[in-house]
Amino acid sequence: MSENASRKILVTSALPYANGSIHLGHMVEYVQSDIWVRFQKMQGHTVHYVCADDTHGTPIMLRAEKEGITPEELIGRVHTEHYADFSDFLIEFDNYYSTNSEENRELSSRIYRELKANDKIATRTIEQYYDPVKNMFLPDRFIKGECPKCHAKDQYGDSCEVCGTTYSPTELINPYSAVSGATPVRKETEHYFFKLSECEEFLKQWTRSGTLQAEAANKMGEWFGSGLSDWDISRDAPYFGFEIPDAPGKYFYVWLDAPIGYMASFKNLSDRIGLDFDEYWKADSKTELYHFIGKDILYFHALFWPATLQYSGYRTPTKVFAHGFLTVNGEKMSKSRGTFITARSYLEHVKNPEYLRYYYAAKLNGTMEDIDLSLDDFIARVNSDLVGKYINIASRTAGFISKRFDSKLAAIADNAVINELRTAADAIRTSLESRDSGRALREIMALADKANGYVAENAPWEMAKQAGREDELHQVCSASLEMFRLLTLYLKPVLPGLSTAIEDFLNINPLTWGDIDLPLSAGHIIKPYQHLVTRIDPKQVEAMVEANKESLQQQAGTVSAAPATQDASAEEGEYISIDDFTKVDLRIARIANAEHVEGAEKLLKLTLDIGEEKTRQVFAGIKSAYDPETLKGRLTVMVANLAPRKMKFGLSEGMVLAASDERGGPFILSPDSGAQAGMRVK
RNA sequence: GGUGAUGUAGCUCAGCUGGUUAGAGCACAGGAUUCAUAAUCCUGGGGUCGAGGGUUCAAGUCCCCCCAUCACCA
Repeated sequence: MSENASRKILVTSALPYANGSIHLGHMVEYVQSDIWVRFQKMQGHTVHYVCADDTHGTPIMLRAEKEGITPEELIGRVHTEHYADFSDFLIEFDNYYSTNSEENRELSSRIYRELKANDKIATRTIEQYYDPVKNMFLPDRFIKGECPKCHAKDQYGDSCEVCGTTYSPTELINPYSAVSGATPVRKETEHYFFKLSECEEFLKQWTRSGTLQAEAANKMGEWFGSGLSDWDISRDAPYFGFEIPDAPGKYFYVWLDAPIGYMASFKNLSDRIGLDFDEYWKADSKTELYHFIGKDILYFHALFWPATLQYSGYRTPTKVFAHGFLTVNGEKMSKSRGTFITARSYLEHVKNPEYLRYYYAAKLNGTMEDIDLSLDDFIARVNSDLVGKYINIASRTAGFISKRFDSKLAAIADNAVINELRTAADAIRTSLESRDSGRALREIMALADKANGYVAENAPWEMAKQAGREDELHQVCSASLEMFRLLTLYLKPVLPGLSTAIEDFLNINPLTWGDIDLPLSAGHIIKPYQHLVTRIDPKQVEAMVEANKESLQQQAGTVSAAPATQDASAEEGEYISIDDFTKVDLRIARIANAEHVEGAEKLLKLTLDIGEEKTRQVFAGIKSAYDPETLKGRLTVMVANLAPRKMKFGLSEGMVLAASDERGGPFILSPDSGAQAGMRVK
């Protein structure tokens, strides 16, 4: 693979099913692919990253029916939720679409017609269980009964959860429909098949051509060994999906149109921003196509999907990247243990998505092995690596630059540690390219250790005390910040939000890989250092686990109730009107100065700039939590129209907002980057 | 049951085609330091590399068997 030529790359993540919430298991894949996409974009390649909700099938249809809404309403609601979850985890799709779209209907039909024209479609009459009450054929998962082997009751139609045996639903003893409870009857129906058995030679060649990981290719060997059967691609009405052309009452099986959803999402994107769809999908395309998937759906992506593409005249994937499953604390995610954690619940409790992105990145290595989210290890690792090592480098040196050198950097002399950081770029890039982010982060953290060692060895705090060593101090701190810049560049695909904040702090343009050789220059002015990352409090993680236990109990207790999410605290009818709220004049304030107040136990005296001619003097009870020096230059939020109050130490002209309760505090507020002193908060 | 994978310090994991006394981070102990939200630096304790057998001058690394865990079986 050429390193320098600009590549055109299309990346997909598996389409989440529109039947449930995104959980931390899903996030492994999206984090992995997002990191890879961001990394490729930093290399200067043209990358399009698309995804969509997978919206068809019997489960969706029945779920909507149960909720008394149309399938379209259900998938619309879920789409909004899914997209919000991904956005909040900083997953940057170029398009997040739906398989229930016109583009997908057209592409699915076209592909089907091509397959048919190539004599790859057959019809066959099969016998299936039918629910005589609901008047529908039943998928295996919707038939229950007694396991033919161990005689456990109420097992699904495909396998027994008690003894693990797999069987066909017709083997169940006393089967019943999970939909109506009726005893299903066997009924004949005509189904459409994709003649996969005729694709064996092509698939053997394709799977051996470097498109799969070694482990995945081994897996394929098993499947070839037992011979390929034709693939049943039709389902009978009623079914939520696309009707098969010229086959009334027959619908495409959801797994036929789901991967075509990758194309449909890209089609929608190309129409919107003017890309050449065919350039990416024609049979002899020179562009690259990568699918990130979980190992559970390897079968679909390594057999059905390439065969479908090949025999309908499209290009096949360049590579399929499969990852393993997520365990939590070494075990399968469990609702009763509270380790079945939704993405939303993580965001509500732990808040910062980049902690999880970092941890997953540290664990992922590009293979199909399962990865474990050990919650204790998660806390320890994030706190130690991100806060203790990495951020600490800026935290311990930036202050000198702003206090002693007017925020200006020195010309950075030749420096062995910086050279080492720069030399490591190739190794890190190789690791990231091969999705071995675990290796990349080990390399990066080893470099962070070196940077901290450099600071310790040079002891800038000693230099600061000695007259005549200003140049050395300036040099050491400037060099340290250059090390910090390089580390930030390497970490940027993993920590995009933090990197942006650091780019702002360092006052530099968005970092790309090419910036490795463009160091911070002499006289460059940095902004005041503010805390960039806080530690994870183990209590946040505990609360998250507890909350996921609780939500299960709520669900189990009641029969149906309202949507399980938004209940909580709205019951106390004490509302205020919008007018009441706007009476409070909240403003962004820059802390121009902060100092101790002699004789005051709790107060700090703040001088606040809110864009008016005169600054405000405010006494804030935050002495216990903040060193005045660290507050200077920070932005926060103040109540500007609070009646001035005469206090023992002087007049207080407003108040600063801070959060606290028995869990800690006070924590003053910080606006997002971009806010300016004086802006109204509303 | 079949197939594939995994099993290395208390925890989470590296160890390429076999080669000197088996590594890292966290945790723990001692020391240093105080610039940094107790962070950082140095030193140290701790592993019969799942069990057993074999090949080899030499095996965590290859082979066999067993045990445990996980996944897949359309």
